[in-house]
Amino acid sequence: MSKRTLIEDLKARGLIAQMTDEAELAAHLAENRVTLYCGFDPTADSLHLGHLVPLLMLKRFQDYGHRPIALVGGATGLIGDPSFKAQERQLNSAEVVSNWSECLKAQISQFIHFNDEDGAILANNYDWTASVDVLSFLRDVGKHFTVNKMIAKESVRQRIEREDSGISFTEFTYQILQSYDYQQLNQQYGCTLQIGGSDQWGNITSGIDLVRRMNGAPTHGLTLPLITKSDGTKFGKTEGGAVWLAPKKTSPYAFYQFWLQTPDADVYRFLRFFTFLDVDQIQEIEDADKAAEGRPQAQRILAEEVTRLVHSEEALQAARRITEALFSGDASQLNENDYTQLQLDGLPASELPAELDELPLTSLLADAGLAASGKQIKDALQRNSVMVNETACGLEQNMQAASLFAPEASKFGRFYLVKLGKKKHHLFFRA
RNA sequence: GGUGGGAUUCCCGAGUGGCCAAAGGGAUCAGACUGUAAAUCUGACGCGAGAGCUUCGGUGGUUCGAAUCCACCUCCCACCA
Repeated sequence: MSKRTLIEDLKARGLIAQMTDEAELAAHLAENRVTLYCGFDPTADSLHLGHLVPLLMLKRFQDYGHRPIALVGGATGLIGDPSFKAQERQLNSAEVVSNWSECLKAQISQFIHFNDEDGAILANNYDWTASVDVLSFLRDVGKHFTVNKMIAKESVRQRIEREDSGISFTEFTYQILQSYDYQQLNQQYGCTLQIGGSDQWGNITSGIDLVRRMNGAPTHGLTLPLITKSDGTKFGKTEGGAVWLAPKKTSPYAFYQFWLQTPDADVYRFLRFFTFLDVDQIQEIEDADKAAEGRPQAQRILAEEVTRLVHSEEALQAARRITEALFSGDASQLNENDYTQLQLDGLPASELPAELDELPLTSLLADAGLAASGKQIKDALQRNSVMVNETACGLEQNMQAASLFAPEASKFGRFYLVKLGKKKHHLFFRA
C-alpha cells in the first residue's frame, strides 16, 4: 500500500463526504485495530453499483488492518429507509426480504473475507430486532430519542415539509432502528465506526448519540460522497435500468462495457472511487492521457480493474474477448470456435425460431432484447443501422427474416451476429 | 370526523367536452461528427410490420363524442377538530 494513512488516502480519492472529528478519528484509526460497519438493506435480490463504493470502502479499511462488519438489513429492510426519499416506499413481504437478505449475504462474501476467526464479520440486524418486544424497545431505546431532533434531520424534513407526500410512523422509526444496530454492534463486537453513503449521515449521528447514551462509549462516523456524473444524469444506470453486481442480472460483458463507456470528464474520478490503484498512479494515467491526445487509456483500465474486482479475472478475459471480437476488427475473422466461445462468454444469444416467414424483424429483435419495443427496431431499420452478419438491413427487409437468416447466410451453418446501432450485439443460432 | 386541494404516458409538468396518443422539458434509443467519450445537430419516443388497438387513480353514468362534465370509491396533501 502507499505511505499515506488511510484517511489521507481516502481524502486523496475524494471518498470522504463527512466525518466526525477528523483528528480524533485519525488518532483512533492510527492507534487501534478498529471494528467498523456498513449496512446494506435488502431492497432487491442483488446489490448494484450504488453499493459498490461502500463495499469497497470496507475492503479499504480491511487492507489497512481494520475489521469490517457487513451488516445485512434483514430488519431495516422490512421498514424502509426514508432518508432523502421523495415518497413513502412500498413494503415488501417478510419472505421476500428474507430471501433477498440471503442473496446479499452471498454476494458480500465475495468481496470481503469472512473465513478466519480474525476476519470480517457478516451480521444481520434481524437477529437482534426480531425478538425485541415493543414495550422494551420503546422504554429502553425509544426513550433516548426526542421527536424534536428526529424531525429536524434533513433526511426526513423534506418529506415532512413536502406538499404531496408524508411519512409514515414506520419509516420515521427507521433511524431508531439503525441507531440500535450501531448500539448492538458496539456492544457485541466493539464496533466504533459506522460508514455509509452521505444520505446516511443523519442516521449515523443518531446512532453515535445512542451508543454514547446506552453504552457510554464514544464512536465515530464517516460518510462517502454520492457518486455523480458530470452531465448531471444518474450514475449507475443504463437503458435496462440499474447495473447490478450479480452476473445473472448484469453480465460481466455488459458490466465491462458500462465502464468502458465512462465519459472522460468522470473517468479519473471513478478510478479513484472504484479501484485500488494508487492515487499517484491514477494521476500518472491522467497525465499520460492528456499528453497523448486522442483516445484515453483510462476507460479501459477502469473497466478492467472493476470487472476483475466484481467478477473475476476469467470473467474479465471473457468480456475482453467479446469486446475484441465485436468492436475491433471485423467479425469475419472469427472461427467457429470463437462463435461458440462468444456465447459461453456471455454475449446475449438466443435460438432462432423455426418458422421465420411471418415474423417481422421488429418482433424477432425486440423479443431477443435488442430493444425495448418494435418501434425502436423500426427506427433503426429506417436508418439502416441493423446488421445481420455484415448485411445492412432496411425497413423493406422487415418481413424477410427467412432469407436474412437462411442457412446459406449463416456462419458455420448456424450463427448469425446481429448488430443494432454501434454498440448492441446479439448472437442468434440454430440448435 | 369536518373543510379545501390533488392523482396525466419512465420522471417533471401542460391540458377543463371534439383539432388529444395528449404541449414543453428531462431521461432513453437511433443517425451524423468522434475515440464504443463529451458537446452539437437530426430523428424516434403507449403498443402494433401494418390495418389498427389500448391509455390520463378506480368503477359506473351523461353525451353523437370525455383526460376534460356527474356520482360513488381508493390513495395522497393541507388546515381545522
